[in-house]
Amino acid sequence: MDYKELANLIFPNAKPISYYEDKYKVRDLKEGAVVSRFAPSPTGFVHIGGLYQALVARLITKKTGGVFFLRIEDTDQKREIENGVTDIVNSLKDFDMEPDEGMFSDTEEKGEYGPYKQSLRKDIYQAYAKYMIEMGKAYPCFCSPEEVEEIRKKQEAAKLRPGYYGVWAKCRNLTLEEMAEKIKNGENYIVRFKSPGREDRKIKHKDIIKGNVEFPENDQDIVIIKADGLPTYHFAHAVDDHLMGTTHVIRSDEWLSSVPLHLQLFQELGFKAPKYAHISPIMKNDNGNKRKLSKRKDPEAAVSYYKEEGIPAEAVKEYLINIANSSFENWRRANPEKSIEDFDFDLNKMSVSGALFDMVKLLDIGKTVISKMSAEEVYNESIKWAKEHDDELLKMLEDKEYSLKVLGIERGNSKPRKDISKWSDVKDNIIYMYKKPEEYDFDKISREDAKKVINEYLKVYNENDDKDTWFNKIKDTAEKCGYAREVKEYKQNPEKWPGHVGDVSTVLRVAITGRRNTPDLYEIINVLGKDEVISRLEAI
RNA sequence: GGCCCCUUGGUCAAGCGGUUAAGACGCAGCCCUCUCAAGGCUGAAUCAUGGGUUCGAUUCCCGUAGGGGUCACCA
Repeated sequence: MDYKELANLIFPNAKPISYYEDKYKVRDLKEGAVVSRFAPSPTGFVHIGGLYQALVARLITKKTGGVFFLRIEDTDQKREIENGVTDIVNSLKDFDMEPDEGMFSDTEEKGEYGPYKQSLRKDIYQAYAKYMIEMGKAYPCFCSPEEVEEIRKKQEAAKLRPGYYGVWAKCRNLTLEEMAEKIKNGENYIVRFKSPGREDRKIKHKDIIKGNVEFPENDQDIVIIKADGLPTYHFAHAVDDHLMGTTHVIRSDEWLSSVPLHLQLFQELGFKAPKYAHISPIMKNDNGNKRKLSKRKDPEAAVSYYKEEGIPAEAVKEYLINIANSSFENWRRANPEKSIEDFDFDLNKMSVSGALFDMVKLLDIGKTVISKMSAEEVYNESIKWAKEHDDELLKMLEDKEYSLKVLGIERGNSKPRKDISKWSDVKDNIIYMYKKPEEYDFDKISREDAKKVINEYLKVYNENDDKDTWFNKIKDTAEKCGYAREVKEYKQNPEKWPGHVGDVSTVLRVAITGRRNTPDLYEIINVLGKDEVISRLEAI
């Protein structure tokens, strides 16, 4: 019995790895092109941190003329949910971040390096596992989960490092004959990596984000093929990223401590290791403690939350890029119209520690993003959001021509309004343009005085007035009713008048909109139109 | 607990041995103004801590504290 025979006994039908090495050609890309990926489990749920990683990976591949692909890591079948992949694909689509290759629904994919769903790559992993066994770098392990658990308990009791390594790795020292016999007897087994590492030796690794880190070598004989025949994450990572030509592995920093293992795996498989960039997670302040945004506790952890709230995808992306490279902010101010893909993104400049999520700042970015949109864009986005979340708003927007005018108030000029940070703000922002006021609060002016002002104004109102004429008439009205014509005059002698033009405009504003604070009254009046303005004024 | 990483205003952060320690969000005030949102200006607010090294440490080294990650047939 030799390694080769043992390998054949375990994986009789696996192809030689040369088959796959030939099948998946080295990518023909220009020097410096980055190939990276987003590799989630098919839970359907996309965490904001996942989107962050995907965004970073995509930016760097776009910048270098590389490839960004989507691989589904479904080797743990417990995690899988129906339509999980499609949900993930749609989430990426919502953010305009479709991958260049990989899965694009639960069953469809594109690209030359597939399958992009790990469960469909079982044969490939087994071929490489067989290769490892042939080389004596992997072996079958017959320990049951219970036995492994017992070993761990013993180690714990003895205050030793837990795990399957060294003298604790019982099956590592079985003879080939013993292994073959157990297999022939039908004993259950898994396949373990035979680690050549020693815990008392250090390895150095230079992470693109974390910088130089030093770890003890890995000496754990980790499982590479599970009882269900599928690989563990570690093994799949090595095989897939080798075959798919990944140059940069961009992933959450919870993987940093697995780097010694992964490097060893690449080494023993004879693969060139990729570069690693371990991203710090996005955190939240929870009673003074920092913790990762949690799927269970924090609604804002799910990317679907932003869509529901109507926060523009563009704003979420800008916010995230800002966390990644804070120089983005200055660049954006200098280049307000450019696409974020033109930003010279730099992986090296990413922060080593995790940032606290700041919703206030996100909303501020949302305001700026929306202020730059045309009325037409705001209209389309509002309708899209309203269709799913707000029937009343949808109804308001039915009259497109009128709504475009409403949304165009103080928009499209060099100093556009900045008062909408998310689509769910729109309704409250414009509702008075669709509904007559139900109650009035004229502040310090009595209802009687208000009526007097309105009557005087009604006498001079002309829908064709230009803005100056219009405002002069307001001033005239103020004077007639005994108010100061100019605010400045009033401020010099406040005892001389009961109020000033501003107060008069407030009366009109409240009478017309029901609100004391609105955008430019002149524009509002013009958009409402003569009949509606008169009708609203007369209603008092 | 072992191993690893991190620590600049309330938050995101520039900085990389000599700086009045940028900028943004938020906050306060003022200006502009028919109100509001903006915009402009001004302001309050930061180098966790103790030792070194150095003519000089936010910056380099060591310790301490605090925070985070990881120790699965899960990813």
